[in-house]
Amino acid sequence: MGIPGLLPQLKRIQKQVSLKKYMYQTLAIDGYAWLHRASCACAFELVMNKPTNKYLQFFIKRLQLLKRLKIKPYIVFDGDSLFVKNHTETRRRKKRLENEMIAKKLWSAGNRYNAMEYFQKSVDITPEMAKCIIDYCKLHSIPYIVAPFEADPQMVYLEKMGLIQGIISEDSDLLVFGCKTLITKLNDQGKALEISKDDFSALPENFPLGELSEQQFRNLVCLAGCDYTSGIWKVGVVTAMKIVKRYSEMKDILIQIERTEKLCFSKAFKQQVEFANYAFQYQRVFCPLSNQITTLNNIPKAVTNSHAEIIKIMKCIGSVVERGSGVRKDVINTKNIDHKVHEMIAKGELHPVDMASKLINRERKLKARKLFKVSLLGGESNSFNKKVEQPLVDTQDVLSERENSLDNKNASSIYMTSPAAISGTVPSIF
DNA sequence: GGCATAAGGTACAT
DNA sequence: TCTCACCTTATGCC
Repeated sequence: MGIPGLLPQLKRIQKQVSLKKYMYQTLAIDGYAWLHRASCACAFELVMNKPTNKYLQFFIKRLQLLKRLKIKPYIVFDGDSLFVKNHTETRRRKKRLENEMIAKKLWSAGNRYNAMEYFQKSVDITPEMAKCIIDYCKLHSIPYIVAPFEADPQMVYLEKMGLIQGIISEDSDLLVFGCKTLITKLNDQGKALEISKDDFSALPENFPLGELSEQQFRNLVCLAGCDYTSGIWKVGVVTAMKIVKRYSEMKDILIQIERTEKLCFSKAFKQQVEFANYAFQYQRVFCPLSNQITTLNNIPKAVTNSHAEIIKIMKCIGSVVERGSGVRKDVINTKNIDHKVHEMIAKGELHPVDMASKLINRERKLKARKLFKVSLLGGESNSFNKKVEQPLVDTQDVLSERENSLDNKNASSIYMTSPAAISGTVPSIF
């Protein structure tokens, strides 16, 4: 995940800060990163499909910290996975399943201590878990958004639009997407490390990131390896820096590498680099001001004139639902996108992967299933209908313990965003 | 000696 | 059916 070895190179410009610095400001939060950290504490329940409120409590604890510091959170969740990342996703899924099998074997053999380790490695963070957090956010008027695809470009878009003043995440990819202020290593005391893009120029000579253009930076991470490319064997960020400083064009870099015998790259690499460049620049995001799907950066006019290139771009930035047909495809013209469907995905009402079914809170789903089983096992003859039709109090009763300490009135006044107060143009493909 | 890569510990909560 | 691990240290290569 991210760019291996990049953050250590940026140590010189990492500033230790207290989040107090951001008082009265809004910070984006990578929702899946927090979910993932929280999942350690309830790995067994998550894998075995048992109800748990621990991951929600992790969020509540952290949100309370932000509230004490008078910082407005804006939680951003991942949506669907990108076509260009499919190979990494399938690999991860396979690994998770392997770990799950080991965990269950150890568990049934009575080796519960060791089983837990594998349960933690086999946890799958799902949109249904995100929905559990979303229900809490709704209850407390905390702004949130489900990105159409990755949370990273979505958060950078929010920053670009002036809706947030910094991004809390551990992912170094954000810098490649163009994040200005990255806040990492946040602890329970509100201390964190801040990395500002403006400080790149202060980096030492062996890693002069400030001297690179954005394109050169993208080339660097493609060579060293990122979420979209496998990288080149024996090339880390430092070697990649030397290469991009020497040849500014990727095609020259690849020609040189092919000439030397020391380095080599796979057939797929060239295409990975092309895809990565598109995904880093033009990935689809949702604009909460216009309530429409757009792209992180505008696709330049010169590019849109080339039909072949625009087709390729569409493949890399994520397919969307077409207006009228309701079919999911690579829609070129923004006007032909079903923005209403995507608005419902952004609000967590529709499932971000199938883009059709209703997204249901994990805990609510499990509760409904349990009630269903109880009725099947011979409760009262009409108990099923009676129980299922009742509104299920999901997060609310799960939360009851901590709830009292949160002041609802204040929450809603602090957390409301005012889109009218934000000016700026909304980029679109055409 | 600098760099890339592999391996092992820790995370989370109570 | 449906989405993320990270950091430090050790080792080995050029």
